[in-house]
Parts: sequence; C-alpha cells; structure tokens
Amino acid sequence: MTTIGDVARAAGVSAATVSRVLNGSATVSSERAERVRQAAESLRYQPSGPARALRRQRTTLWAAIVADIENPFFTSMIRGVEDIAQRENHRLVLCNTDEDVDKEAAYVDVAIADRMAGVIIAVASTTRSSLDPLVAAGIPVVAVDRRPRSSAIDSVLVDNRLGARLATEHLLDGGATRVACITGPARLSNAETRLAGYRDALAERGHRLDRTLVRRADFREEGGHRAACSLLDGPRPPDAIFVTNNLMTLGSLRALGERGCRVPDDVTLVGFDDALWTSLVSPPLSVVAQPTAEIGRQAAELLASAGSGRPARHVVLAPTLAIRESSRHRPAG
Amino acid sequence: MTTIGDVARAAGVSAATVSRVLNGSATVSSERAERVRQAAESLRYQPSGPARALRRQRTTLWAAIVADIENPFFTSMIRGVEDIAQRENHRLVLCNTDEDVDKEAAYVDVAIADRMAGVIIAVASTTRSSLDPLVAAGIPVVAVDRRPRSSAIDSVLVDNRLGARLATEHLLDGGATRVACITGPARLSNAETRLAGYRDALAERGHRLDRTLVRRADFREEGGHRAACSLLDGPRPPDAIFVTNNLMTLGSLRALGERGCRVPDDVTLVGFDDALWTSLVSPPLSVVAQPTAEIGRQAAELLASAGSGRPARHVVLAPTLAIRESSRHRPAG
DNA sequence: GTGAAAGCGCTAACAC
DNA sequence: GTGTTAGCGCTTTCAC
Repeated sequence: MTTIGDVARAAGVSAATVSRVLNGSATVSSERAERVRQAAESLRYQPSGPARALRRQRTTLWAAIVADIENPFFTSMIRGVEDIAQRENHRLVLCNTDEDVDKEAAYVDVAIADRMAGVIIAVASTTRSSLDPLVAAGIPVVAVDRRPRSSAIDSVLVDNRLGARLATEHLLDGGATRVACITGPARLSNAETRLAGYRDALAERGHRLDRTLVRRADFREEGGHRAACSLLDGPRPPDAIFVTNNLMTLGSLRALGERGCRVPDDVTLVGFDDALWTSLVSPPLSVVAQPTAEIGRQAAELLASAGSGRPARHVVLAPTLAIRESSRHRPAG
Repeated sequence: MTTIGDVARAAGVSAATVSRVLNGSATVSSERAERVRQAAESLRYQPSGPARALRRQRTTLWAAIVADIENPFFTSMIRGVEDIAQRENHRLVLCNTDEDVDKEAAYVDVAIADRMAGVIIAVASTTRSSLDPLVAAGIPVVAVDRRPRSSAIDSVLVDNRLGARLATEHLLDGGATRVACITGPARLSNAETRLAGYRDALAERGHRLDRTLVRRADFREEGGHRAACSLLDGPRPPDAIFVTNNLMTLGSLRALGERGCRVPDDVTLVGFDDALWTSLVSPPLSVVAQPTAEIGRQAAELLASAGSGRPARHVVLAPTLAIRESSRHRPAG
C-alpha cells in the first residue's frame, strides 16, 4: 500500500505538506499543492484510516446497531439515518444484533475499539442494555425505537402507548368484544408500552383485561405465528387481534389463513408498522404506522449535534392509524 | 480512554506482557497473567482498534456492500454471511449503496482505508464496478447476485437464466400468449441474464420476441409500478408478466390492483425472490426462489478461504420455481 | 510556507 | 518468561 511518504517523495515535498494539502488545513503554495494532488492521484493514494484515527483519536464512522435487519421498520429507519450521515460526511456501518444482548455488547465493543464517532442503537434489552461503556468512552449515543434505562441518553421514538390505544379502540369500536394482543418480549420498552396502550383502551371502554388474551412473542414472524395459533386454538378464541409488530402480523395472518379464519369477518386485525406489502396482503392490513425514515433522520440529527454536553433530548413522534380492510366494521347481527 | 500502558502500570508489568496475555500469544506466568486480566477488567480496558490495525496491517472486519438494504433478498443473504462471519471471528459491517456507483466507490474506499479483511459485494454496475482498487489493495473480494466484469473475482449466484426460463415457460404453459417481462437496469448482469432466460423460453416455444412487451425498471417498487402501468395501459396489454425482482413484483401487483385487473384470471404473474409476504399477498405469488441465506454462507466461506492465491471460484446455485395462485392455469375458453 | 520531529497505542523482534 | 525498543502511517506542534 502506498503511504503518505511515497506521495511526499513523488511530489518532492515533505509528508507534512502532503497531509496539509489533502486535509486542506494550512496554506500551501498552489504550485506544490498541485504537484501533491497529482502524485496522490497517480499513486492511487488512500490514507490509512487506522493511522489517521490513531493520530486524531477519532473517526468519521457512525454505527447503527439494530435488532433485526430483516425487519423493514429498521431498514426504513436506516434510510433516514443515511440521508443525514451523508450530509454530515459520516460513513454509516450497520450492525445486526439479532435481538441478542451478547451480540449487542460485542458490537458496542467494536464501536468503542474502533473509536467510532457516534452510535444509533435500538437496544436489545431495556434492562440489560450495554450503553454504559459507550458513554464512558465518550461516544455520543442516540437510542431509537426502544428506550434504554438511562434517561441521560438521547432518544427518538413514537408515542407507542398512544398508537396501541388508538388501534385497540378502533377494534373495539368495530364491535369486537374479545380483543387479543400479541406483544413482544418484556425486556423491550416498546413491547411494554404497546401493551400498556392496549390496556388503556380496554379500561377506558370499560372492558376487563383478560390475561388469556395476551401473548408475548419475539417480534418475529415465527413467534407471531405461534402466538396466534395458541390464541385461535384456545377454548375461547378472540374476535379481534392487535399485533404489536409487522413481522408478527405476517405470522398471525399465516395462522389465520391456515385455520380458514376469515379476516375481517371472523377476526379483525390491526398490526404495527407499515411496509410495502401491508396494503397488498389479503386482506389489506390496518396498521399503526410510524414515520420510520423521520425517526432515523431525527436520531441522526441528534447525533450530529451531540458532544457539546447539552442535556439529553427525547423526541417523541406521533404514530398514525392507517385503516384498511383487515379491521372493517362488521354490521351487528 | 485507558491504554495498554495504564493496564501495564496497574498490573506492574510491561506493555508487552499485557499484549501477550490479551492475545494469548506467548507463555506468560499464570500469576502475572491473572494480574493482567484483572487490571484490564477493572479498568474496562478496550484495545484500540486503530492502533492494532496500524501495527498489524490488517483488521478483523468484513464489509458487505449491497445495493439495497430494503430488499429482503439482500437482508436474507446477509443472515447467511453473518453465520459464517461469527464462526470465523469476523465482525460484519453493512454498507448500502442504493444502486449508486458513486456510493459504492465511496464504500470501497472506506474498506481500503480501514484495511478491512474482506468484502462481499453486490455490485451496483457490472460495467462500472469499483473492484479494481480492492484487488490492488490485496483485499479479498467475493461478488454476489451480480457478476462483475472481471472473472478473476470469486462469485456466488444462482443460475438466473435458468430461473427466468422456468418462470416464462411456466407462464406459457399456463396458456399465456403475450408474456411481458419487467427486468432491471442494463448495467446489472442479473437483469440481463434474467431477460435472456425469458427470451430463451420464448424462442424455445416458438414465440417471437415482442419488444413492446419488455420493460426495464430499477429493481424497486416504484419502478415496477411504473413499468406495469405502461404495459397495462398500452394498446395491447399482456396476459402474463414475468417480473425479475421482488420489489418490482409488489409494484406490479399494486398497478394491477389499481386497474381492477384480476390475477390470475386476467393476467398471470411470476415474480423473482421469495419473501415472508409472497404467500400472503393477494393472490399468493408464484416466484423463482433463490437460496438466499445459502448464497451468503457460500460467499462468506469463499472469503474465509481467500488469500492463498488460489484461482477464482464461481459458485452457481440452483433456483427453484415456487408455484402459487398468481400463475394458476386458466381453463381454455 | 515548509520541513523536522514527536507521538498516537499497539505488537513483534530482539535482548537478557 | 519478561522487558526494552522500534516502528506501523499519520497529523500537528515547533522551528525557521
């Protein structure tokens, strides 16, 4: 690999001058600057990231550590992050934790070891998240989707409780009397908050919470499938289901299909998160939609403005209820 | 940040000994080794990646540079890569090029600058891909999904031509007489090869190629939608469509739905790539399925075995035709 | 305006 | 077995 010394030699200047030209830092005579640029070009010189990071004690890399790269919610959010990263001249590297706190911790270690400039993270666990080392290392962190324990960390999320309440109210208003809820793992704040919103709606409408209608799954397709099966195969199946995440909604749809349950005739359904396919599945799905790219953009903006020791900011965006066929009102009788 | 010197001081040994203990390289008395480990632990010592990379002239990072992180084909493939990366003790960073050759070139520069250990890439252009600098820098590269120009580079893909031929034959066998094809950009080998397979099938069955039935789009939902609209709104619409990618298939379905075209009654349809939603959309989609995770695993295996100067390997996997409702045979008359 | 020199944190070659 | 030393490639004083 060609080094800065090679370029310096080829241009007949010192390494310091090469550095100055390539970083636009100090004034270098235009004649020499041109020579340097040409030498760098023809030698295809690529400055060593490690050497630079070592010397400067920082890099220009951002990490986005997300729980499930196969979930369109996260990929869509990442699009938003990319927009800002590009504008801010930061490279973005994505890390997939697979909802595994150990993998998360490993990626956090990488972020620290590589002296990354910032981290956007959807924690794999609210209770056991591994953000302390990042903070200790002085790396700016912004949490998305799931709230970490410490409120000293910037966060961007939608009002999950409100979204869940709207969804559940909507199902109740459609005439459902036994509304089930399939939520995520208890270790995740969004699973808890969405469940709370479901409870809010029931209480508000004077319905008693029936624990046999609540399932905890893993925010994945297969988990949603299992949860829906267990609800539908029980002694008193629900007449409506609120599913708190998109992949689990797909799993639930599959379970319903396998059983010949018609949606919305036998069971009405509202999911969470919009995706390209939500309006194309059969029937088109009603969902609580999140402004995914906007979440990513806001998180990246927070990251870009971090480091000045300002107090933590908590951005809460509004979810919207997108009503489609799957929750269509059934005429009484 | 605590450095190796801090740990050495705390443990009362030299930096070299700390390094030896933490890398398990040489024999260190177990008593001192223990002291070092404890010191490192209590100081929360995290070795500097940059310093290490600079000294060793290599890292343990793999990059997966893909064209579209929102395409489930890529995310599923990445799952396969992750499996092997973990086994090989490599970290995986994902880079999204958005089908943009300039972004691709920028990520390639990052991979070189950061001295990454290997790159798995779905090139954004067969003709204008930026692999030369990687090769020049001595970084092992494996191409997936799209074949780069140089055959000196390892690659893993399915037999796209075969897959496309099977799909088209199937549509013709179902009674279609005007089979359209929506393919991707001409700069991408898989778009070209799938188009070639479509042509093969037509020729084989004695059909003349009708250029007005071929569309080029961008492998995205919106592009597929536009292409399908232009086909359906033309003077002589097709009675079957072969769509060469999953997102464009969603777009086509949307276009069909908007026009009240019934699938498979008015138009039969076969897509490319399976996804969680393919069997849940209306109607369930027939597709050419690729063994996505296997592609990723094989690519990662090639990467793990690279560097020994062996000749390039080209792995070709078999696609399978998954037949569902969207291409159901229409009784004649 | 420009070069010489120091040093970022680590590892590997070399002494003992 | 263990410490000392040199140096990876770069940036940034500090002289001139």
